[in-house]
Parts: sequence; structure tokens; C-alpha cells
Amino acid sequence: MPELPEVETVRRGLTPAMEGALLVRAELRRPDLRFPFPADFSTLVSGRRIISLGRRAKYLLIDLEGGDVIIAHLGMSGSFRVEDGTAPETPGDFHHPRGKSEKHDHVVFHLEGLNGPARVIYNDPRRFGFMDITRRDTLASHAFFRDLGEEPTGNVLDAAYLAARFAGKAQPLKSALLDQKNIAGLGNIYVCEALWRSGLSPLRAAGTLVDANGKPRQTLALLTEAIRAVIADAIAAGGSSLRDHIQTDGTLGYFQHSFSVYDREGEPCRTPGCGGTVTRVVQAGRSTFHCPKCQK
DNA sequence: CGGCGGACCTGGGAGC
DNA sequence: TGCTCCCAGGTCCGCC
Repeated sequence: MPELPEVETVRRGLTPAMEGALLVRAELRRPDLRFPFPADFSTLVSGRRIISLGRRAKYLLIDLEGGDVIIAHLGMSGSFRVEDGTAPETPGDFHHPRGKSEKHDHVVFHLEGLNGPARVIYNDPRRFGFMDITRRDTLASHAFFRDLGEEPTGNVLDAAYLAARFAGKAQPLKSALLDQKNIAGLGNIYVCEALWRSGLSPLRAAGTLVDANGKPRQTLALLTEAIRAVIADAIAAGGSSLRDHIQTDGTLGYFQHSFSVYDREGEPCRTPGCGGTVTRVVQAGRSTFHCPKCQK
């Protein structure tokens, strides 16, 4: 499921329930997700207070008192929901518009919150998600994080940075943007949307956006702005809800209504005056949606 | 090192 | 109704 905007939406949704709460117990209903849970996971987190919730790329970070941090990745189909801890547990499908099964409720964080007991439940049908725990002071050197590129939020990501990453590369732009070592947090949807917004073909070599002196061409500046804008727009919309992503209170994000190319194969291009048709191609085994007429 | 296909999983939808 | 096949917001690993 989730790219950066969806994970950020999850972080914001969980914050009121989790920040400042006591994590009484982490209940693991199976020994693994994509990877096995660390052997001491439940022991380490139980009885600890939650300081804050953060995010890096597509990872949710749960900072605990004492310097440990829980790392959670939602994979393709992971979601969290919050429940009142004084009420009986409701099945997983109660909250989900597409009927997620209770059998995929894999982790339950039992909390003593500022407003009483609560449960935060992790549901993940495909189990591509995973959790780990590490020390906050060594987080940046953790295998999941050490090679990550810049965040596409804020003002850090700029054309000069991408020029240094793309210089000399024959790799298609689509693949270069999906590579988390270049930009951390983009996925299939937002790469397609950002390329359409900037009028660039996903098939074009990344190196063609850099001049002979290693400086960004104007097109790369446009792309950088498009990336930042589409991510900001998507966060403001609560992310995109296609198959699995829902907010923690069960409501849907609505950025999917703003897609210009993603999942719009055969529909007319929305660029004014273009007249082209949105086309689907496969790159590195994944669908790319673009307008061959106005994306050069 | 770069790029690609396959693997990891389950479920929904289309087509027959 | 039921079967088969294809597809899915991600990432890792092994192979050229």
C-alpha cells in the first residue's frame, strides 16, 4: 500500500492515541511478518512510555522512553486502527471497507492512554510489512536507513541534489525515482503523477536531466518541484485509498480522486490541449502510467 | 555496480 | 457458482 503520504497520514492518525501513552504490552499473534520479530521485541517494548511518533521515508517510528525506537513498515497492505480499550475487540473487517479479516490482525499494542485504555491493532493481509526495534542513537546507521536518500518534503530536496544522483545514468527516470537511495518515500503512484506534472517521460534516461557540467537542467528543476508538490498535495488529502489504505479511524484518503495518470489507462490526458491518451507500460515489472504525447 | 526477474503473501476482479 | 489467471501504494536477493 503505502507510500510516504499514506504513512504520514497513519502517523498523524496514531499520534493522539499513542503519544504519551504507556505501552502496557505488545501482543504478537504470529512470530513473523515479512521477517521474524526480534526475539526480545515484546519484552523490550512492554511497560515503556511512548514519547513520540515519527516517520522516515515509508517507515513509521515509535520512540520509547529509554532510547529504543520501534520501526514499522506497512509493506503493501498494512494498516493500523485504534480501538477503545474498555470495549471488546472488534474484528478487523469492521473497520475496513473491503472486509479485511480479523485473521490478519497480527499485532496488538495494548495502551494505557491519557484518556484511558486503548488498543492499536496492526492488520496486514499480505504480510509484506515488518517491525523491528533499535536504539534511537544508532537509527541512522541501521540497515533500513543508512542508504536512504532525501525526503521529498520540506525544502531539502532540490535540483542540485538530484543532478548529483542522476548524472551519467542511463537508468529510466521511473526507476531512478523509485530508488529509495535517491529519494526516500516515493512509490509507484507518486512517481507516475510527478512525471506527468513535469511533462517528462518515465522512459527517458535520468542522466538527460543533467548538463555536461553536472548542473541540473531546467526540466530537473520542474521535476523536483512537481515531486514536492504532489507529495504535499497527497498528504493534505490524507493519502490515496485504493485497495488497502485507510486512515486509522477507518476513513478514506481522497487523493485517488486527483490522479492524473495512475490507474487511468485509456482515459484522455488531462493536460490542457494535449489530446493524448493515458498509456500503461511495464518497467522493471511494474505498471507505469503516462501520456506518451505530452511527456517527453 | 546496474538492471532485471523472481520471490515473498493474500485477496479481489475479470473472464470463461 | 467456481475455476483460472492477472493484478496490486514494497523491498530484498540472486543472477547476469
